[in-house]
Parts: sequence; structure tokens; C-alpha cells
Amino acid sequence: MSEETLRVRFAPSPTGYLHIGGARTCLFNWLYARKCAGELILRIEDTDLARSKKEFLDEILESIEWLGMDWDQIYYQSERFDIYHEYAKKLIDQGSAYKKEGAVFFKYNFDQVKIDDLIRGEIIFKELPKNEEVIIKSDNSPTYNFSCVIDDALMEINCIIRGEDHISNTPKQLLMYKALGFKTPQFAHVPLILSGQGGRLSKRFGATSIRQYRQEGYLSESIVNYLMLLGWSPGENREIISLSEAKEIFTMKAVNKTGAAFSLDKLNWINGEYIRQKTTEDFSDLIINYLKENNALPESIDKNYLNKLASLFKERTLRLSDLLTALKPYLNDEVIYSDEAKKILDNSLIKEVSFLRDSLDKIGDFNKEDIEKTFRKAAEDLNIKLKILVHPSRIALTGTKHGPGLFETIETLGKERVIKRLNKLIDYWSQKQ
RNA sequence: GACCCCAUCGUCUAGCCUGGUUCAGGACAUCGCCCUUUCACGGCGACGGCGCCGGUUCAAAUCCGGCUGGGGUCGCCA
Repeated sequence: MSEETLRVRFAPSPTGYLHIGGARTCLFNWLYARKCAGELILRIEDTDLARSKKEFLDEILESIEWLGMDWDQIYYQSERFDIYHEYAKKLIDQGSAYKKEGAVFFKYNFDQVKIDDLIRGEIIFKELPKNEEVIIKSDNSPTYNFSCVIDDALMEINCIIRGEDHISNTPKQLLMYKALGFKTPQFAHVPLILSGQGGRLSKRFGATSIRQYRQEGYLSESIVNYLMLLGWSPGENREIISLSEAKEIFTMKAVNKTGAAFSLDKLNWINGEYIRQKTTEDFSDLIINYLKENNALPESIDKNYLNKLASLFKERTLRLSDLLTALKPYLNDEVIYSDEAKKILDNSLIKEVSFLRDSLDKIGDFNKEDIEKTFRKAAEDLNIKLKILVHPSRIALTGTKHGPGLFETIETLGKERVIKRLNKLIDYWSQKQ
């Protein structure tokens, strides 16, 4: 006796972009399928012809792949209307369904309906709000609950992994399985993702599509990792885990029953972790692509320079989008002093900074070690603390109070830019007097 | 309202199935200290939780019941 092959499915509706919740449902399906050497079927539920759009479909497929998942088969419900009609007729013929007002209604009686749920155990419904359900609408298209049952049965899905919001759909679907004589599948209703406030995610959250997170500079590894942690735990106090590792140790039993609130803070932290794990070269490539996508990469900037920026910012970047502003002084000629920075500039140091500028100008090989030596020597000669030179210099060069180590920053920017910017600060002070 | 699901730090969770080894472990966030030219990283530390009431038991976060609270569903949407 051979074990039955696991067959699961993810069934998105192309009436919107792939959102966080859908992505996680897909993820659990994928993890379970891969862990059990089963098959993942992608079923596009495009029965609502008016609202389904190619644009959404493309985005959904693209996002699934971008996240690092794949599928074994794909079906489109819009191509299967004949099949649904055939089974509706069967139900009518056997007296379980009837036509009314141009639609087909499935009628049912029951004592109780039992759901075999891998995550929640047995769920028993003793009452349902209705005793009939539309299965074919008056425009001849099937309803969700009907096409879903027919397809899950025909595609031999033996474990249905979906959101908890579908629990209440399950009894009527099970009744249809029974009426049609189909073998009933197992279920796994995964908890919902809630907004930070505890409510439904999609309703109060703006940024819910995977595409949007991608545009904001989140890495696919981070999103997948975070989504896995929402409702599942790899154990051993692990927080950072890759898809390929997770698919080895995933179990449905370890999936929680409780809804989980989405935390941008934690996602940001995970994204930072993945960025820090990148090699400088990889991070540099990421930056290049991101800047290009946002038309923020001047042509004069070369790869070598970007590698240096990557190493400067790897430890201090949470999202690639943060770089859009942080990198401005490095990519553009103009430096704008922030309001916060201007306060430090109240104290004019024309003499000291001029001296520093002249000292720096004399350095032959502009490297951070010699730059630091020059700074220390200048401070000593001027009989002031190093800080007194460091803070205004940083502002002169980048416009802000914060940033990477100053000496590395100076080396990266190069002598020409540095001298020019120090002169600009000196001018700024002169004009204030 | 009816039906269904759920309940450990502010948030995500480990522990719960197989009660004692847990005056509950980790992570994010917050706060403090260290490192340091700033920010960040890193290190160290603090804060903070088993919703409530009963029951079972020598013993309950762990088992049972009720209550309360939160969530979901009640569309010819999916």
C-alpha cells in the first residue's frame, strides 16, 4: 500500500494584487507540499469575469515567484464553466438542486457537519443559517462555493489549506461533496493576519500588496521569513530562517490557531538582518537596481563608487527606500544642510575648518587612515578636541548630523568633492557674519 | 443577533498534546549602560505575560467546565 500523494492548492482570485494574507496562505501550502513531496496546484479563481483582470493575474504570479515559490500545475476556472454546469445538472437530476429565477440552488438537510482540521482538530457545525445555496448564478457563472468544491474534488486535492475566514464556508462545501459522492479532503484553516490594531488586515491597512512592499525596498527573503513567523515557529528560538530550510522542517502541527498582528517593526528588523547578511557586492547590486527603478542613479556614478557606498550603508539600512534620501549627498553635487544640522553650525569655525581643509588638501593618497591622522594632527595643532572638527565636517559633506564613519565617508567622496564642500561651509559662515 | 474559531510579556512566539525539571524561555519594540567622531551595528542589562472564576489533582500556563474578551462568517464576491 503506497501512501497517497499530497495535493494542495492555492486559489487566488485575480480581482486584486497578491496581499500579505494571500501570500502567507500560499506560503503554507508551498511549505507543506514541498515538505511532504506533494504537489501544489495553482488555481486561478476568475469566475467573476467583470472584476478579474489580467494585470492582477500577472502580478500575483510574479509575486509568488519573486517570493521564491513555484507550483506544479495551474488551472483557470474561467475555462471550466462546462464542467461546473455538468455537475450542476447532475445535482438537479438527482433532486439535490433546482432552478429558480434563472439560478440553480443546491438544497440540503443535515444533522451535523464535521470538519477534519489539521490545525484545529474536529470542528462540528450543528446549525447553518440557510438550507440552500446558489451554485450557478443567473448569468450562468458558478458561485465560489460550488466551483471550489468541483475543482478541489476533480483536481484530487486531499488537503485544503486556506484562511480561517473559510471555516464557515466549509460545512456547505462538505454537503456538496457528499451529494456528489466525492471523497472529502482534509482541511487546515490557518489563522488570519490582523492589523497592528487587531482588526482585519486588508480593511485598515494601506500597504498590503506584496508589490508595494517590494517597491518600499523589502527583500523577498525578509517578507517570506516574516510571514512564516506569523503563525508558525521553527522552534529553538530561531527567528531568521530561509525558505529552503523551512521547507525541511515545516509541520502543520506547529501552526498556531491564533490570529497574528502584523508588525512593521519586526519586518523592518528582519529586513535589516538580511541586508547585513548580504555581501557588499550583492548589496551593491541591490542598491543599483533599486536606484535605477526609482530614477535616482546619475549616469556619472560608477560601480566601484557604489560598492563603497554599499559597505558604508550595509550596517545602517532597514529598507532600500531609506537609501533614496540617505544616498543623495553621495550621488548628487548639491548638499543641503538639514535644519537640525544648521543648529550645530551656529558656532562659526572658519579658521579651524580652513586649516583642516588645507591639511586635507596636502594628502597625496586619499585613504581613511591618512585622513584620520590628518584630522587628529589638525585638532592637536589647533589645540581643540577632535569632535570640534568632526561634527561640522560631517555636515559640510553630507548635510546631516548622522551617518557612516567620517573618515571612510571622506575617502569615499574623494578629495575634490570634500574640498569643494568644506569651502561651501566656509562660505556659509562668511555670509552669516 | 445566529453559527463557528481563538485566548502566554505592548507585538510575534517557546512551553501546553505526554500536569511537577518553569516564581514561564526567546525575538521585535521601549528604556538604560558599554563600544564610539554621530547614527547604526554589536555587547550587556531593565521593563513586561500565563484574561477571570470554578473543578480535577499531592501538584495546572499545561486537563475539564463556565464567564469574559477578541476574531471570522452569515452576498446570484471570492
